[in-house]
Amino acid sequence: MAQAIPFRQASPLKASCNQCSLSNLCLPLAIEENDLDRLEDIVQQGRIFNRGEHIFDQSTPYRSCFAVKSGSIKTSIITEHGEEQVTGFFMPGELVGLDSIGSEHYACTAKALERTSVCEFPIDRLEELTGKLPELQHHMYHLMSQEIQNSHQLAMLLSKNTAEERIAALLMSLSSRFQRRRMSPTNFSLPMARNDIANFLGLAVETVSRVFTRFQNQGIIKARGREVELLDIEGLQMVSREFSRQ
Amino acid sequence: MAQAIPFRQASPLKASCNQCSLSNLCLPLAIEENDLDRLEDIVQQGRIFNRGEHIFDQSTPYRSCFAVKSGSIKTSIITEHGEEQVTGFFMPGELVGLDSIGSEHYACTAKALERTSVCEFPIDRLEELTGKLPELQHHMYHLMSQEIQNSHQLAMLLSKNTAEERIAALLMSLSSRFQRRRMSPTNFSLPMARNDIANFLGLAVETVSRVFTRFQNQGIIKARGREVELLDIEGLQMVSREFSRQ
DNA sequence: GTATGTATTTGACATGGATCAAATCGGACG
DNA sequence: CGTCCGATTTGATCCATGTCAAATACATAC
Repeated sequence: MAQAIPFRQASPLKASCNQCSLSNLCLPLAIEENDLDRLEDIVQQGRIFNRGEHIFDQSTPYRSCFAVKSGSIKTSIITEHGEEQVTGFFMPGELVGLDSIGSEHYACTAKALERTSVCEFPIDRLEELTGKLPELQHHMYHLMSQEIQNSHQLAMLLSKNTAEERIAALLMSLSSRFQRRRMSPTNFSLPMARNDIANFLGLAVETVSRVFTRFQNQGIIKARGREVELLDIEGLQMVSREFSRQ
Repeated sequence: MAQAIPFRQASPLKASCNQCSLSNLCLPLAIEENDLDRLEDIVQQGRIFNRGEHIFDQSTPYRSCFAVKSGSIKTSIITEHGEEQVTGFFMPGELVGLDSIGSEHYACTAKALERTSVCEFPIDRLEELTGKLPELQHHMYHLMSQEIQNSHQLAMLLSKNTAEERIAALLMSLSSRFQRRRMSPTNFSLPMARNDIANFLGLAVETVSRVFTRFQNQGIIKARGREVELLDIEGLQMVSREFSRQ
């Protein structure tokens, strides 16, 4: 009764990285065809999360990192005082939880922004495997490096750029990430609320809203709600200066 | 200014991690006594850099990461437009260059803040070794995780905290790092200029200067030039709320 | 010691974005 | 189809911090 919802799901016991459409983005990227089943051996087909559900939070004992399979995730740090800092948005093929390896608990909270499915990689088994597959180990190092770089770019954005520059940069980043996933780079729907954007970029919601309308008046974008169309990529590029995510 | 840490230099050809006073902070931390020579086999006793010299910059092909042996290092990103964002300060036992693994070139520029000596770990040999020593691999993952966390904390600081909070947080962070190195947590000399502090914390130099004098007037610290004495750690703690590095 | 350049401090003033307040939109649900 | 509640937008005002300017302290070389 409770599980009447039809959902195209692979075998619940074992994921098939071979078949996965994200194999050119996700961990399989670093693995030779014939070693792929060793990754499949350790990956667990994760649950499906509804919008707003937590994949984990800062009180969860650290056990795994997660690859987004579909949907999207936001991560944030929440202080004892209840303040939140959004630290990232994750799209299909991206790995969540790299900031917590070796810690007792997760260093952040991960929340599904929409209906989202994930693959789970138990960290002890993953470490074991990376010890055996040098290319996979190298890829993990590389991913974590990039995570550090991204975060430095964010720090830079927060400390040196105006509200307009920050928002333009975020839009450009999303655009290129959509493109890499074979979706339109100019026409997409934001997975996150204005509030999350504001928090991520260190701005007030009102400011985000104002900048969106300003961009719209200037003919750089068209936005109604979360639907966004980038009309003038050049112009955005110009405004944003730079900000990369992968 | 007196060098805080006395030089004790091993044979120039081969480093002796065994003898190193930092072995409880640096990579040897993760290695069993009898595997230590395998680390010694790959580590290169690095040059000694004078204040202001570059260990590497963003045009240097990526080859190694570096452990600070004595002195201190600042890392920063420099954009095409010449803007600089200081991304971190590194003290003895800490590893520099983790943000670049898998990249063609270093992702940042590293500069000696004072007379500084380093140990160099060629990345290909280090990866090889971590493939054989699971604890070392785990430690590398952990270090990189922490680097991500630090950077997220910095982003948080930059986007949510006032100038006073940021500076108090930095002072607290330095204090605890000095303490871990068996130096006074209340009485130390800042390795970096006001300018670097300002840049790191996303503030104007003038603001940093003003906050220092304000803290001094409130009796929280005593500062003349780079010499700092923390008079009221409780008070600082109160102001800073939180910020951790390691 | 003196000179020179750089780092730091201090003061006066301007401003981008926060905050407060309120209107409007939009979506979930009975 | 209307109700309700959160999300978004818009407007008015304020303030922390940036910017500009100038004085002072400090370090290094001669």
